[in-house]
Amino acid sequence: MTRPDPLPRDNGSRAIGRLAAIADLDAEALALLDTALTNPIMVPARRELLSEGRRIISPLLVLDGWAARMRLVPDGRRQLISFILPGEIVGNCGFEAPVATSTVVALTQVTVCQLPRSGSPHLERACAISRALDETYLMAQVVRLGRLNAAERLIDLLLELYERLASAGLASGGRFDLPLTQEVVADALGLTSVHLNRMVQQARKRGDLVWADRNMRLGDMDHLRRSVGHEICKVA
Amino acid sequence: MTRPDPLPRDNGSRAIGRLAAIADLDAEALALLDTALTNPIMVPARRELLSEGRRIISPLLVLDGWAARMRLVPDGRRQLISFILPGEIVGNCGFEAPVATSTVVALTQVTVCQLPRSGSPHLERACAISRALDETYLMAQVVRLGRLNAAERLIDLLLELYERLASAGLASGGRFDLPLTQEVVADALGLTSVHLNRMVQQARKRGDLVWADRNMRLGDMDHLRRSVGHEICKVA
DNA sequence: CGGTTTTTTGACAGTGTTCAAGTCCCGTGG
DNA sequence: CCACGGGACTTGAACACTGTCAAAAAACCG
Repeated sequence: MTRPDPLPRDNGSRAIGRLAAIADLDAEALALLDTALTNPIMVPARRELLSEGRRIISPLLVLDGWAARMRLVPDGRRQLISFILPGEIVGNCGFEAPVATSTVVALTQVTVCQLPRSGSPHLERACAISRALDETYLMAQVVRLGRLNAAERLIDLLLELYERLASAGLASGGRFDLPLTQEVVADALGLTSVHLNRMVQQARKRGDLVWADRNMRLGDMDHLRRSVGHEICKVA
Repeated sequence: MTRPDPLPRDNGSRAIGRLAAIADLDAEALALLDTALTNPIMVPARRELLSEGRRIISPLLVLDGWAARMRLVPDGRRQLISFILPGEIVGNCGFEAPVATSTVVALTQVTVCQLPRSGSPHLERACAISRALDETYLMAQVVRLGRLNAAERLIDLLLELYERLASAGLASGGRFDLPLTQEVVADALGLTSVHLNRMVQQARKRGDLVWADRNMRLGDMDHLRRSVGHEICKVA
């Protein structure tokens, strides 16, 4: 018996739902997005969506799957800088002719579409808010790495991912699909996979999470939030 | 005998020079900035320029002095998220009615002015590029905290500060004014001040830096860059 | 089933923190 | 002019957290 399809494949409605959740979208914006959805692009896992130093052709809206910005350090280790989830935007720079300042890689198979080049003020505002959210996620990542210990980093990240996925309708009741290996999570948290594994086991013993089969279930989230001082982001 | 004035107080020409260095400014943009400069605002050290959760009235251009975004964690420790230097912009959100998502505090006495609300395409582009640079600095901070050890974090940060100050004409020949205590630097690097102090001493013994009297002088910068894998940021 | 990737375990080394005390520097007030 | 006080820097010893290395167990994939 195979595992049931882990990701809801719904051709972008979740992604648009997320944009609509962070900013009003009028009929014009929705029509632009619907058109864009007719040209989905499938990217296999491990392929780069954006390469550092390359020009950005067009911002991309992630319809399905997980991607991440990352940077390699000379000694071969890598740091995941931020995750990019369905409904979020890759290459959202706010000005013309930009060069990518980091590499974005598909962590799972990813479906994207080109983001309509403006025209709609509502859509532009959604992009601006999405960009501001990206920035708050980056700041949260800095605080995580700078001032939380390994156990706290894990919980804090999981809470953030839950909230971000929930805004796209991809998480509820403390549960969400987490299609990542422990090694990838470790690379995001600035830890070794060995140590991350110990933190995961510790969290399991405490009843803070159940993680099996790409499926994450968080325990008492209010309690978890308080225990790591996690705050929910809002920009507008 | 008192210490000579450590900061060039020049009423904003350095700040405008930095904006002009990252994007062309036409006569219109320069005129707008000149007008803005006539209303400088002095902010004493330790005062907040922006408070988390408060509305942002207008983006501010830093003319002189150092500020930083920071966040406090419940146990009382703090993390400096990013530094804000002359010529850089506070509250540069790219959309209307935003709420600050972090606290910005003056690390020294700071002089700011309100940034003219658009009108000039050149100025808008400069703001967009400045925003993109802010993002690359945040990403660099994530990599620093996630994948560099204490000694490397220190050198990598100093190299970044040097390059940022140099683009405003405030650093050259490996030297710049660093009006920060070791404790503040430690808070930026996710270290304790005790450990940062040990790293500073180690760097001194190696001849990597001379730091006295708010004055920083870096040793062989090409060598330092290679030793920590530091890359110089460019976005356009 | 066989090879590969991912997770798990153990012993040990190393990096960074904590706590506590001491020093240096500088501005203030007697 | 010097004593005082506070902040910043420095030092040491003990300790905690995280990394390293190596290997085994488990899960996954074709």
